[in-house]
Amino acid sequence: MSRERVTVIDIANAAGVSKSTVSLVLQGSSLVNETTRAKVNAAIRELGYVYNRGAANLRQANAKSKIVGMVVNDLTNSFFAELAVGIDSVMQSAGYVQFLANTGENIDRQREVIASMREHGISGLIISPARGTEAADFGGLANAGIPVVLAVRNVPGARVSSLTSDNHAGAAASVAHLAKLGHRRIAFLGGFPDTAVFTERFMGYRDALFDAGLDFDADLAIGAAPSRAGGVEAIERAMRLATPPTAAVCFNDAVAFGACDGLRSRKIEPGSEFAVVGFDDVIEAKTAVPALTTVSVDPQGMGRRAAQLLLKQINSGTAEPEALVKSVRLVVRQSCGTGIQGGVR
Amino acid sequence: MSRERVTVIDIANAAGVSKSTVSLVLQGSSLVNETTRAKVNAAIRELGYVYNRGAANLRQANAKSKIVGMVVNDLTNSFFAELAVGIDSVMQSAGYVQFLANTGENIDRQREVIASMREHGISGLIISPARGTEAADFGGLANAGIPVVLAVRNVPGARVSSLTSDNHAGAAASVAHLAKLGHRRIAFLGGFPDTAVFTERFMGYRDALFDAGLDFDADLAIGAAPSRAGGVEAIERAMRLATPPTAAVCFNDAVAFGACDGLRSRKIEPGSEFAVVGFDDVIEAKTAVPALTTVSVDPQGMGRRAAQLLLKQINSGTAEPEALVKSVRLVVRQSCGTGIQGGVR
DNA sequence: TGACAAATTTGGAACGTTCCAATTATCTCC
DNA sequence: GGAGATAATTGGAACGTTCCAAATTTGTCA
Repeated sequence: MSRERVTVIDIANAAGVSKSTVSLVLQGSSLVNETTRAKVNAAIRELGYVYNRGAANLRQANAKSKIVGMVVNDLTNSFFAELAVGIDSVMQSAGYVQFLANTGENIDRQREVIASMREHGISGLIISPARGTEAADFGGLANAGIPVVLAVRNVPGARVSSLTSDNHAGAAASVAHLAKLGHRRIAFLGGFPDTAVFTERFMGYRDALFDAGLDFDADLAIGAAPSRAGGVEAIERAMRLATPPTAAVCFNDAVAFGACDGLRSRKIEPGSEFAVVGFDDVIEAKTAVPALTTVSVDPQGMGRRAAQLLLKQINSGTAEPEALVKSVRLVVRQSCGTGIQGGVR
Repeated sequence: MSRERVTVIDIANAAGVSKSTVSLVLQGSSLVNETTRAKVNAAIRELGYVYNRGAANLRQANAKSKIVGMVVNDLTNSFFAELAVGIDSVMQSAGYVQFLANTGENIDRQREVIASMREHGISGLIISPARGTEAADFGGLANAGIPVVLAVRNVPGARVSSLTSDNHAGAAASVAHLAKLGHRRIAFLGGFPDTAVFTERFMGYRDALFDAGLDFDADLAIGAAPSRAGGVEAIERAMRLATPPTAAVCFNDAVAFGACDGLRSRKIEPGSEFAVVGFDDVIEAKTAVPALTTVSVDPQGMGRRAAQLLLKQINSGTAEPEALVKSVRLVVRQSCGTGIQGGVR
């Protein structure tokens, strides 16, 4: 079974040339004669040779490996799965292969996998950092000149590139839309206050309330896990208030779906009787009933863009950090209804 | 920025020992004196040394790399994302790092990524193969003695291990449960007939109809994309039949959710007025409204098991293929109602 | 045909590690 | 204090590739 490894020397012997010539063929050099090239390629097929990138990479110590790392905080969240797919598609086309690690918000795991990936010779890293990640966690990479792109979540003080979405503008657009529909009591549901993403969306919500001439009521800002279950919990709390809201801007789509579930179990129909807006535009948002009004972030597109940014940095060699903010778009569907006048039956 | 690489020789010089000693320290050998070890470790920290696994692996050509490959056909499907997370957790704990590639059912991409991973020296591969994968696609790996585990989908004739779930039993259990609730017209919705998974589930459906003394009606078997949109489409077609079904077994949860959406837009309440059963038990099944009755496959558990199987094969060296079938469990929730008598209002 | 240029091919060193056999330092015990 | 054993350390070869400078072959032209 596990036969001896076929090396470039075996090919050389079989084809009756030197290993240098074989190497030249492997690199597609134009220096080698067509007939020799054919002979060598035949031998390669014949013997089932497999190129050893590890060895190649060892020799050309200056050159970069065709490996990048990808670290995400929660792959079970389909937002990040889509992000990964976007990255994957660009990296595959560029001839890269990628390590993937899921940290599950565990900082120690994150440190370990980054270290492990470094030992394996990644030439770049895209990471959606776990909560509590510090700038120092990228110190080693930055120091070695390995470019890092922070995706989705930023880390204050880190001297690396980042690609985030315009959370402030997205939340503000949601509030503005709801206000225009006539809502005066708009809740903000879900999310943990210790992340930059939360802060940005929440600030967008507050600022837009102000711009619309509405008061901010702290009771209407209800933190909860950024999950479907968290959404159920948050809407429950909101509807038990003395004067409950008539609309909610949710931290993300999962929370929004949870809010819809919670409303239904209270016999309130989301969309017609209560307006719900999400954030992220996950794939199910379009087909859900009611279809979810949400802020479209296009995670696949974001992944592609993060990958392109990383490739640019890898190729340029200069690791000049760059901070990109991806613009965002409110997609109006059924879940926010058509206005408070028509909505209340 | 990108300073010179620190090697084991630099450490040796800094610590005043030979590179061999440093190597010994790196491997945690008990042959080295405690004080020397401390000196070396200090130098390692001091200089920011990073172990080069590529070089190490090149030397010990017999030994295996700590890298495995993971190839999935559709990472945007949360079933596979969960599978990946399960694999990841076991592999991380075992000190492995994994390549991930998403094929999107594209066979050529799949071939490319497998080849690329091989060049990078994986010591094992877990793959949920794209539609149309042939046994020959694993020939190279098998030949080189690199173990392969097929997850979720099997490939006929492939001399590699596999881990599938008991699709036949799962579908049969769903039908049996619905029959016991009094349903006589049970549809089978969604899925493409050219996969083994489809065949198994469909056969389970047919066989269980027979066991329950019900007729098989070809009109009630409606193929469609295994997605939420496919579910909407399938249920539409089903409800336009002269005598529509009162219950549906769906190819997977995505189809089931789509079916619920489709029912709602026809003002039929899934759960109370129409029974829907899914397959997979994705994470949202529990929190959806109505909570989805489905066949639990526990994709994370499946991923963990696939990873363990692969590790076993890597360590044993003998690549004796093994075919595991993971048992499966019907989780009864609200979406299948409580019986046809109470259900029809 | 001889001389020179261009095209092609080649051996050996190097990359950063591990392994082996061999060397050197340290103990132990009488 | 010295022999023998044990503990600790070490130089060099090897892994599979690429790169360099040099060697060889082929082609061109007077």
